[in-house]
Amino acid sequence: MFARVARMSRPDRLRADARRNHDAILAAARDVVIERGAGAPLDEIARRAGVGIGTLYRRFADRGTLLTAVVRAALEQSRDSAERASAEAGPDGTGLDALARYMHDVLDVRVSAVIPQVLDVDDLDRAAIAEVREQSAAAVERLIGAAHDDGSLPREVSFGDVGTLLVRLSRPLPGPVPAEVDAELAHRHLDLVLAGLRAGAEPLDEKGLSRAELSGLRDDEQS
Amino acid sequence: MFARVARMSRPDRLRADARRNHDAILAAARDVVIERGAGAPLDEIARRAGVGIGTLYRRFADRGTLLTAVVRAALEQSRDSAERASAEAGPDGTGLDALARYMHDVLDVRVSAVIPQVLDVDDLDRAAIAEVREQSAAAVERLIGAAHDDGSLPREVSFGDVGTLLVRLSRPLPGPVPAEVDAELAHRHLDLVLAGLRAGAEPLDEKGLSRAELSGLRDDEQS
Amino acid sequence: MFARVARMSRPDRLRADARRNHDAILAAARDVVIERGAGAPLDEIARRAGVGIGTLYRRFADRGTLLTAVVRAALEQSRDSAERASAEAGPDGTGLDALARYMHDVLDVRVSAVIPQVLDVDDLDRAAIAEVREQSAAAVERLIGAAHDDGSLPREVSFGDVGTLLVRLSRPLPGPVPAEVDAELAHRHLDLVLAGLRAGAEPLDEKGLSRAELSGLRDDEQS
Amino acid sequence: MFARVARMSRPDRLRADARRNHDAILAAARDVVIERGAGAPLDEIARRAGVGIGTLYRRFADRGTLLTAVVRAALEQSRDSAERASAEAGPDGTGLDALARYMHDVLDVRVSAVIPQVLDVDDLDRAAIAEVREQSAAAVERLIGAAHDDGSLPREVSFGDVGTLLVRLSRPLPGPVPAEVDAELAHRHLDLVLAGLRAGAEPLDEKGLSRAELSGLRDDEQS
DNA sequence: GATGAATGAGTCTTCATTCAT
DNA sequence: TATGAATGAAGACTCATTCAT
Repeated sequence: MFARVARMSRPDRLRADARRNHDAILAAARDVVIERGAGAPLDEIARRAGVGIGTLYRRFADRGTLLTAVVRAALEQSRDSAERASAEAGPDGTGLDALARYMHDVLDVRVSAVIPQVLDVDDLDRAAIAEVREQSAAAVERLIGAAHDDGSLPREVSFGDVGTLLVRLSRPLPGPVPAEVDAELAHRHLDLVLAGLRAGAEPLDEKGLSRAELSGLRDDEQS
Repeated sequence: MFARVARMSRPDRLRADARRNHDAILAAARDVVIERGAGAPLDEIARRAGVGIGTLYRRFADRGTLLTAVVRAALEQSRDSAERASAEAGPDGTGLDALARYMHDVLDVRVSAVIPQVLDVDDLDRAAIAEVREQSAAAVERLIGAAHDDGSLPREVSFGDVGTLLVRLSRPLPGPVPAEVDAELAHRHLDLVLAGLRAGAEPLDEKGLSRAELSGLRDDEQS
Repeated sequence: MFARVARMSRPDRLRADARRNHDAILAAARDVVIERGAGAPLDEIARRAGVGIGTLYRRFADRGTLLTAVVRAALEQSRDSAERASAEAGPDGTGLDALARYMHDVLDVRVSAVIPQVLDVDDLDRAAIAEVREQSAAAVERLIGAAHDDGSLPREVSFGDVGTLLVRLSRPLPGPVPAEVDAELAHRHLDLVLAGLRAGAEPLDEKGLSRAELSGLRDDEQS
Repeated sequence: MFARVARMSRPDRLRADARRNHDAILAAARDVVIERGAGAPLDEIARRAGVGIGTLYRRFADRGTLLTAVVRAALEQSRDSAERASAEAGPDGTGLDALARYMHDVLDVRVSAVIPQVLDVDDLDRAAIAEVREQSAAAVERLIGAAHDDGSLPREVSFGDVGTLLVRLSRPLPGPVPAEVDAELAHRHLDLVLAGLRAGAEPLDEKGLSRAELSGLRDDEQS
């Protein structure tokens, strides 16, 4: 009875097949969201995962819960990338390189492709992702801080700029653009921006939004 | 008797009130699409325009027709901006400035904010926008060509890059970001990219997609 | 003011153009009903008549009124045919021939093609057609009586049978059957039935429904 | 796993309740179509079947699919009747009796009452009924051939005549005619025609349409 | 626990009818 | 008077969610 309750909250502790379903649904959801947006029919996600719609609902209470799990997984990957990039830090003056590695990484795993799609959904359980979000943000902030400190990234370019750029770059282009081309272009344009930053020279007049400002911004609107 | 013919095809020649409604619906559609995406309920558009749903349908045969008109209007503005920027061209070496003016302009009028949203819709009447699309593209290509020629824009940065960047920059950020902040950030990040370009320094290894390649790309996928 | 009221009830006394519209609408309505059934959009009728929908409504208060007028016109033609056939009566023993002439006539003018389509409509103004209906029925009854009396039509074959057969024969066949073929087949099958009647030989055990029984029938159900 | 495949295509293999609904909807559809025509609201069919509108749509993808199933069932009954009549064939000279039995049968089961109503619908899936249609037609043709051969049916009376007559006779009469009366009259008028045929005597000058001509006719118009 | 059936609210779209020009 | 614009109620269809098997 106790275990019963815990089932849905702790995806470990699941029977092997249930666990398998959980993961398959999550993966299918990510793919479908990338292809058809966050409003895609849940039936399609279930079909893609090879399970019945009932099973999907047994694992995820409703659409919001499912999408929350999708974002959560994406944020975990982002956090891990950022931490890895930090750990592998090179000598002074290479802070921007580490940051660049993180950013390309994030584009690679298509991770952030889902985040922007999903962030617009109203019934996300924001509390449930707050922690990972914080962890991810902190790791990225550390990367940026290091790059600021060793002079490889202008101080005007802030946390808010990096996050926003990633969102912009990872969104799939509209129209029938093949996935590989889409990915290639994203990396290319990231390189374009990075090249600009490396060339240096007072890119912007003002400082960008800090993490605090950015989240304050969102919270204000939250209501 | 002359006027009798072709009422719906020529939005001029409409009775005053009809014309007013036509425009109001178009404007409302643009706003709603920006806010809620291309899948927004038509009811809401009608309500926002202050007309009944029936009126909306009298003016625009169906969702596809309405969205087509929205894109068309956006493309017209884009074309006009580009032509204006060309006309006001400065002395040699300022080609990039003209291009920059165009790009900021496009962000300003929130024009391209609708394009990416809508381009994914499958029941667009692509034939109906082909001409303006062509005109807009041609004007932009001229701007870019001039910048290439006077050396202010690296040849590696192509038509495809500019268009894609605009799409990326003009999409509203996810989450509850106030419109002004959104706009401000878009301009800021455009400046970031432009600064990079101005700083020069071999931004990219390969050339980006040309207009032909870009459209070939889409057409291939068209099916 | 008096004239105003009378306008709609007395289609004579109309201004010439109004009269023209009235007739055009009626004709268009008949055609459209034959082609697309009694549920056809009024817009289409108006368009076919070459007038605006507003004009249609000025002439006919609503759908029921229009259809009532259509039936009324059809019944008038039926009555006229029947009276003509009576007037042209031949020598004794030819009563069935006169009846046959009437029946073919009715099929010819496509008159009865509309009647069955329209009789199902709920909001017919039955009072408004009662008189013509009565006149038409009386004339047909006279024809049938004569045929009974001169022995050319078995007494078992009644008023109800004749009317019902006409309804059956005049309905357009389903599917994409060209109008001429449809008409040809209707005449052919009428001939088939008539040939049977002429061959004589106790066609049926019981007598068919009389006029009174038939109309009692409908009235009972009226509710 | 085997059952998983093809749920909707094979109405057998359905879960018991689903099967029950499937049948109830089909029956309700037949009744409603007979009463209110092929344009009747699907809501009403669902209500009559005692299910929600969503269930109706789960079983039948859309209006066309539902009506196709209705016609199909009707054609199956027609085919079975015709084959039964053939099998029970009596001695020579009774070919017309067998045909008559078939025709009355078809009127009885109200089968053909739906066919004419529905054949006009344009989104029928004609391919899906082609086979049964062919079987039914072939069986009827055999009946007719036998009657021609044993001399009980004039060769001028063709396949096309029989089919068309059935269509004409089985259509419900317009106006509020109680179902039993309607049926009674249909049988009566069929008897009238049959009596004529039995009485013999050169019923018609020309031969009626053959099956091939009839279907050629429809196909030509198909477009 | 898995499945897919059933449900009904929400959207799109059509069309009869009213009303301003 | 003629016109066609505006309206909203009604019907088709989709899809999130619940529930019986």
